[in-house]
Amino acid sequence: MPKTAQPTINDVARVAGVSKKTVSRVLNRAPSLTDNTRRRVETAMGELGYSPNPQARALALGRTFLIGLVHDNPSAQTVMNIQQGMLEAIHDTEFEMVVRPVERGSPTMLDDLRRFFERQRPFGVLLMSPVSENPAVVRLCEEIGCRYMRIGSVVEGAPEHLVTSNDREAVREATEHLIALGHRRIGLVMGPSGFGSARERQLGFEEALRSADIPLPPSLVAQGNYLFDSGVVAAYRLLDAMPRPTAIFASNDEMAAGVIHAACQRGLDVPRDLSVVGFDDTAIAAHIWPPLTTVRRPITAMAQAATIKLIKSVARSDAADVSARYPSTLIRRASTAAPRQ
Amino acid sequence: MPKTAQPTINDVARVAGVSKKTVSRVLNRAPSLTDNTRRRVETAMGELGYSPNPQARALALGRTFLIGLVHDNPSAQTVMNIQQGMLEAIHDTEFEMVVRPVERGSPTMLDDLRRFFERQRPFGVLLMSPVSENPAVVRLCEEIGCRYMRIGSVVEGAPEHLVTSNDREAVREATEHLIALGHRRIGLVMGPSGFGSARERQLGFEEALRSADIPLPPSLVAQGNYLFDSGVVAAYRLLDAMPRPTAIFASNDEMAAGVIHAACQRGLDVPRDLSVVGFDDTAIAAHIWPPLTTVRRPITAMAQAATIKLIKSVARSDAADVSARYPSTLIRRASTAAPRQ
DNA sequence: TTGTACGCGTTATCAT
DNA sequence: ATGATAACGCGTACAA
Repeated sequence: MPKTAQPTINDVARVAGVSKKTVSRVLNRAPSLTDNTRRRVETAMGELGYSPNPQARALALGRTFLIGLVHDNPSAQTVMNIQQGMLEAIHDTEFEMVVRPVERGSPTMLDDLRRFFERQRPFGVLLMSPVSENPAVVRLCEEIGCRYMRIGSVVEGAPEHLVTSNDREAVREATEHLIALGHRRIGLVMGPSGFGSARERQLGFEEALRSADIPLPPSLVAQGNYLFDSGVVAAYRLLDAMPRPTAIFASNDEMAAGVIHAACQRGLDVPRDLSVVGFDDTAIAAHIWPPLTTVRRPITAMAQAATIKLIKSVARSDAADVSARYPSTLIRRASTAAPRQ
Repeated sequence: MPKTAQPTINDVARVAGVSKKTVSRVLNRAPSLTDNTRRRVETAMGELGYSPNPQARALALGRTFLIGLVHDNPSAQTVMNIQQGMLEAIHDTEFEMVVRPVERGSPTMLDDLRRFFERQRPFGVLLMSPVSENPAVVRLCEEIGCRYMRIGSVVEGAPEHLVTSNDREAVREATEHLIALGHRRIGLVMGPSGFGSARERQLGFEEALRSADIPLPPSLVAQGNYLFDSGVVAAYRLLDAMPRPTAIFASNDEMAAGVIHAACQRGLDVPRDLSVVGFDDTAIAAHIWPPLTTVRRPITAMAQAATIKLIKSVARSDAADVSARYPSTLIRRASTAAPRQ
């Protein structure tokens, strides 16, 4: 049974000829240490291939080295991008990522989260929109004393816990792109009510129209829920408007795919008969036909930055630049063109 | 500071008037216990709202309550489906899911995994294809003594560690669907060489053609790597064949989306000029235009079953039925039709 | 600057 | 069937 017995802190102490507390100090970068001692200990650690036992540290410290991803985001691709950013940040560290999906609107959601915090005692959590916009969840983190970072589209709340994108400006720019192409009847598929991102994108859309003195009758606004099917339904409604819109902005890519889907089923050609713009630049955007003009949000970079800040917040608190907003950019593909005369 | 101090096993022991070892026995369902004692302890646990500290258990047991998902799968949607299945399985348990992506072909992959095992000491891992088909990884699990379950398309290796789908039969059926529609020139976009799933799907395709006495010239076979772009490139090659194929089977949905993409760019109408069949029934399949005929693999259910078996394997070893194969089904959508005369 | 002794919450050993 | 006591590996007062 070569049950690879890992060396412990005691082995290192013995080999280095010091006490285990000294080894502990080296591990935790305590200031008061002779360079000589530190070297001896580090050499011993190298020889033995020592790495500290996270479980023992967790027990002693009262918290684990788990970073939780708390989300109720409906977009699979967005979740994967966030996970990728987190994993890049914790690569080669002692931290691990655990995923905690929560059910939006569930009455037990807060209790579930509280149990997660109390039992797992995670090092910290990333709160992803839309749950990141729930004040009760933020309060829970504060009360429990769990580090947290919020990722969202709305600048609201303590900036040191916030990483945001500038959805409003980005959507305004995207809408201006449609206006510049010559569109005047532009429909909007909104995100679900109560989502800060949905509101921000709606505001950006409306701002662009207002600046160009373009009216927005109710018949050109439809409600969606960020899922494909809701985009289909919304598009049918918008395409029934008389006169028909020549362009539609959908508040995320999945719904935009639904809009294209509905247009195709109506026998309309995208972009000749209808231009479509989405938001997120998820994988589907480049893969559908025609390729979707959309807004790319640097969500992976945002998640990575938020995770790094979470980890660093214990070591040093100089990672203030992380809270800068992350700009989105318009990706122009084939789903937008000038309207037919 | 109401820093919710969790009750410990000592509190329970005191309230119940027993020793903490007895409480431990109740927790671990030890056989030798009076019903009376058990009830007393359980009552005390209920009163105090006690739940055992996973970190302390981890330290004492030498392993954590983390279930690792080890994967190098290129499809985001497939990964999400697996995660969902795992999360359903560990819902309301003491287990947590941690995600470990590994880089295929990386020379450090095995070392990285070994470090993960030695440091985190996970309760067990789910090995997802294609990494689940890597014998070295399986050997590592055995050597380290880490529980594991493999999810894949190939029946190979110890069945008690295996959950598989029947890709070969499913693809044969899908190809027969094309043949029944009247297609005789059918192209194949293969998955990456070395993937068991790619081989199984290729074999199913070839079996169907052979049974129908349909030839498969090399010009109708192209290599892909399961990613969208490779589907585009492969389709260009296949569509250059003279005479042109009237149908193409792509070994997964992402590449099938690439095939449709390429066909659209060539000005071909799907399915009038070209029928396309994919595999996986990922989210993109129903969202692209035209909706993709594809094979649905019950991947979420497979992941859930594998996780349950992983957890149960410690309690009882009667979960043998889990290793049954999970049948895939053909989902007929609008991307397939009879060939034009 | 470094070492000693103890605590973290649980499981395991060996009694009784 | 149950209990006293010692691990598990690390952090931290406090002393030296």
